[in-house]
Amino acid sequence: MNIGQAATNSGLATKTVRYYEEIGLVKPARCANNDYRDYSAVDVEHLRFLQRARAVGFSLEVCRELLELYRNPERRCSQVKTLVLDKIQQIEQQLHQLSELKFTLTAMAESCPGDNSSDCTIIETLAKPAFMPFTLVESSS
Amino acid sequence: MNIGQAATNSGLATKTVRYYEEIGLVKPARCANNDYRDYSAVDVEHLRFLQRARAVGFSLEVCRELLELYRNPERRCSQVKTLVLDKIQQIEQQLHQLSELKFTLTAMAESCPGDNSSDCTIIETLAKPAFMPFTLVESSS
DNA sequence: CCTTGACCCTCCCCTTACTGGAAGGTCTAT
DNA sequence: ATAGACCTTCCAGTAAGGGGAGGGTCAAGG
Repeated sequence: MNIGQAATNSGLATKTVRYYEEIGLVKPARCANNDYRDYSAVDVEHLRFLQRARAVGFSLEVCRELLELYRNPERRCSQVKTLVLDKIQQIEQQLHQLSELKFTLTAMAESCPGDNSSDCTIIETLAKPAFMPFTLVESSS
Repeated sequence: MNIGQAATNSGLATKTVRYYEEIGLVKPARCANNDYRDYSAVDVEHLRFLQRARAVGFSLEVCRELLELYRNPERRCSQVKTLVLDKIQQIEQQLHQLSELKFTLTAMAESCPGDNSSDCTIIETLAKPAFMPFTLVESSS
């Protein structure tokens, strides 16, 4: 199967499929006469696996681990679950940080009339924290 | 003031301060004899402004706009507020997407025993969506 | 006067996960 | 034969800096 068809069948872009080969995730055979990539059904299965793992937010490094576990019949279920639980924890941290940012920004917006004058409490807040009527939460990402 | 002191006073890394000059945000004078950067008090004020704007999550492109509004006495408060409200909306979208990912991952983790066997519902879910006992939410970021 | 350590300079490569494009080869149909 | 849709490799770019090489400068101590 050519790369275009493999991409369509896995829900990825052809560029992405080539990239996954470049970083060693899914290595297709090559057609002897024209050097086109030739994807097997198993290759496409792996590509689809990667597409779904990415869709639920895993980084490519973790996707690589997941794919190795997928391929490995000796895997232990607990290894997989650990990766998922780690990801959940990471998402919870992000949710927490974003909530704090939203809180800060909302307080800024509410303190600001948003009219045609040049006096702006938002600008003042960003310029001089002494003017801050609330705690400015710093993102640690 | 040398760059190290300016960085300390603004809460940024020296690398970051040089980078902000490179992309045209804060352009210091140069010391004539040794070509060292020479930051004025106003420069440092602007750097600190950027540090705070970044800390509440604005991209550097928006930071650039905010800094221009900060410098411009003709600004209208409403222009600033618009940027903040846009950012809040963007954060709400991210929160929504992360919540969905968390929901999906949590469902995956709960369906998985996490034991020493190689049978893993998580892997199966990623491999074949027919096995999915829940809706797989795709991130559109 | 010399040296040492803390600064400073520019330049280049690295990160994540791709995307876009250029230049060129191949395949299929008309 | 040729047009259009494929395919190939390679290069450059994204956001926001970080790390480090190689080299110049400055201030203090011996």
